[in-house]
Amino acid sequence: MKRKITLKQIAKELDVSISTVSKALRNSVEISEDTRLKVQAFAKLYNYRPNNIALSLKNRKSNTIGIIIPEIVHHFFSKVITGIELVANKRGYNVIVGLSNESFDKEVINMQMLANGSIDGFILSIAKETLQQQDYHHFKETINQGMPIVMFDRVINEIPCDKVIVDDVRGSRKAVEKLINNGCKTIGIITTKDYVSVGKLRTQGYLEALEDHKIEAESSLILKVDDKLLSENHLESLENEISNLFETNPKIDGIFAVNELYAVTAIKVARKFGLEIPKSLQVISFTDGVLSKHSMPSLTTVSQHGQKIGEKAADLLINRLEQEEAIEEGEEVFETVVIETELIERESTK
Amino acid sequence: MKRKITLKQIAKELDVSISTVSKALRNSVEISEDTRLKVQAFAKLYNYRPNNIALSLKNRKSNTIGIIIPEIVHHFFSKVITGIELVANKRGYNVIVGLSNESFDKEVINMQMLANGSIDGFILSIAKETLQQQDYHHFKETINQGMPIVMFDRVINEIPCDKVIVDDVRGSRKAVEKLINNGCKTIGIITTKDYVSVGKLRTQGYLEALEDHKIEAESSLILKVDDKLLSENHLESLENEISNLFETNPKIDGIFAVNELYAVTAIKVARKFGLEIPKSLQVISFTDGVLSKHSMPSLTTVSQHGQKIGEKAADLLINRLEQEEAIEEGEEVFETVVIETELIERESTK
DNA sequence: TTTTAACACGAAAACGTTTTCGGTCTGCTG
DNA sequence: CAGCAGACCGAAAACGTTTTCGTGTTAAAA
Repeated sequence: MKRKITLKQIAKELDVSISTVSKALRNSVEISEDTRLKVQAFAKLYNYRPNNIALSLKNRKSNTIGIIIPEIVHHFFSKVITGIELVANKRGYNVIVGLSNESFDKEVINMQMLANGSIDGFILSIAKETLQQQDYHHFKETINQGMPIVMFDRVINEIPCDKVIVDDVRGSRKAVEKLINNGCKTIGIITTKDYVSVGKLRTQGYLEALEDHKIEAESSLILKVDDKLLSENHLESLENEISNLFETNPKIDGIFAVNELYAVTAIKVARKFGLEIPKSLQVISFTDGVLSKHSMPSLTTVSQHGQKIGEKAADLLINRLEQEEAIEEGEEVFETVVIETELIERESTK
Repeated sequence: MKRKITLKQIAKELDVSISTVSKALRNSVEISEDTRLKVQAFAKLYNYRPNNIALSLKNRKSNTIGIIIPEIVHHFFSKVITGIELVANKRGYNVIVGLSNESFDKEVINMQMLANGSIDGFILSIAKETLQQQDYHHFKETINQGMPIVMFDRVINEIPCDKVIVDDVRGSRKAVEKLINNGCKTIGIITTKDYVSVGKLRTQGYLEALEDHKIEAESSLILKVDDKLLSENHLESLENEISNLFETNPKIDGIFAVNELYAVTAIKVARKFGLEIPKSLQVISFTDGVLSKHSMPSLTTVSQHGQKIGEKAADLLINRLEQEEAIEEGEEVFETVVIETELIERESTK
């Protein structure tokens, strides 16, 4: 197994010094055209490329971004990664991915693994377990060590860092208003427990929309799904909970679900109750993924523009990284960017 | 912005040499218990962690795996990544992701960016454009430079490396046989152009199944979709092509699709033709993703076990990396692992 | 008392770069 | 002919580790 060629080897081969080779390759004026061309030709022949690791060590900069997300088998998160990767590559950065799997411990471990020189900064969305335990010391420590973080989607206000979020409240409100304007009188919501920040916000949007239209909110119409265990029977228990919702609210004619899965499951259950979509029940879901687009009927959704979120997060992070090089310790001020949601109308509403 | 603490700083602070600090932290017997404990306490206090980059440079090993895939917003690929990440982390490796976006150039660039010390080996699935152009020099070069590659799903035989594939032919054959046994007489296939290796193999499985049951294959029943442009109107043209299929084959009563999207689109189109699923038309698709599970009717699919593929690929790569350290240049022999598919029956078949 | 061995630690090289600082020529000016 | 500028190149430091080898001290053995 032959290793990649190094400056040293080229130098030896051509009987010049390492410095000369380095300079020749970077077109330094210090080097005569003769040797410059000679070196360059040789380097090209042997397909020389500078060793990234050595560069990282020298420059104390890896040009790599660390991403920590709860899971990757998820339309929204993979869209975000696509966005991050896009601008990262464009700006000369690589992307290294860690999955927390919604676990606090894995989140901490993953961050530790990466925060030792491997990366220059983090882009992350917080694990549910972390949100529940409200233990944020690992974020604070990383920031204290001078490593910038950009949080997206699931964020916490008390951490001083840039953030990219979605206007969850407004998005949800628009969705519920749409249902109201479409004639729905009894609108249910299928959401998560409150510790998931986005779930809470979307519930809030739902409540605000009702209030705006003088509709009394009823607790029986609010289903907060406990998805602590994403086990195999999760789907089944979800269906049961939704069945319950329909049984206790026979007059229900509109549903707002905070994610696609809840929405399609609701539709599935509704069918069992003999409800026709969208005639007798209209459904809107948050998150515009494959399911919304391709299930039948296709879902009216609030699109989050995951890719745009990723792009913006990457830009924020890289900007900070490169500004840090220039300015040395100006008082930092952090930005929270809100990416607008968009209501995409499809067949599940009138 | 304070940097992370280094051995040098600890050494200075404690008035010992760098070597002593290093040895103390690694519990060397050369160091007296006194200084050992002193150093360790200090290191713990300041939360010292060895710099990964420096270690990589010294050991000429980054303990990082590079993944190159065509896209990440794709159930199968993200499942594979999950699997890779799982065993990589367990075995002390990180994972760095590059997206080729099905483009040859981006594939090449991405590999060059990573192959300069950043990673120890590749796990990849080939871009469609690369398959089409049949230009594999970048794979050969990386291998020649001593960097192992493991290919999965979309592979090429002529490249000497480990491979993890799915028994596409058998899986497809089983699926089509299922349709035949369920009473289908006129079975169509919606597949890709032949340059996509897996598409070709799945088509082959379809043909073999028909032949086994003495059914004559008809070219009008074989739809090879050209998805060169994944543009916005792609879905529309897909629907048109499928409409065509139904029109020219009014007696069609079974469909085998090589991916989920083709399957659900086929169902959508079939509905327009007044066909009921699974009563008058049965559908089986390859790839068991969210769509299959949650669309209505849910799809009978050939599951590829993407996560298992990822796990296996990572194991193969890491095994090779760590064996390389031990043995120096034994004649290499490469392995091709076949992950069995599984037919998952749902509502789209009788 | 001298030799030896164990013990504790430090110097330095190495990984592959880039860059600063000198140094050695050559040819030219005064 | 002395001095000098410019052209061209090399030595060495630095990034943060680990590890080999050397060295000095002390206590035990001869």
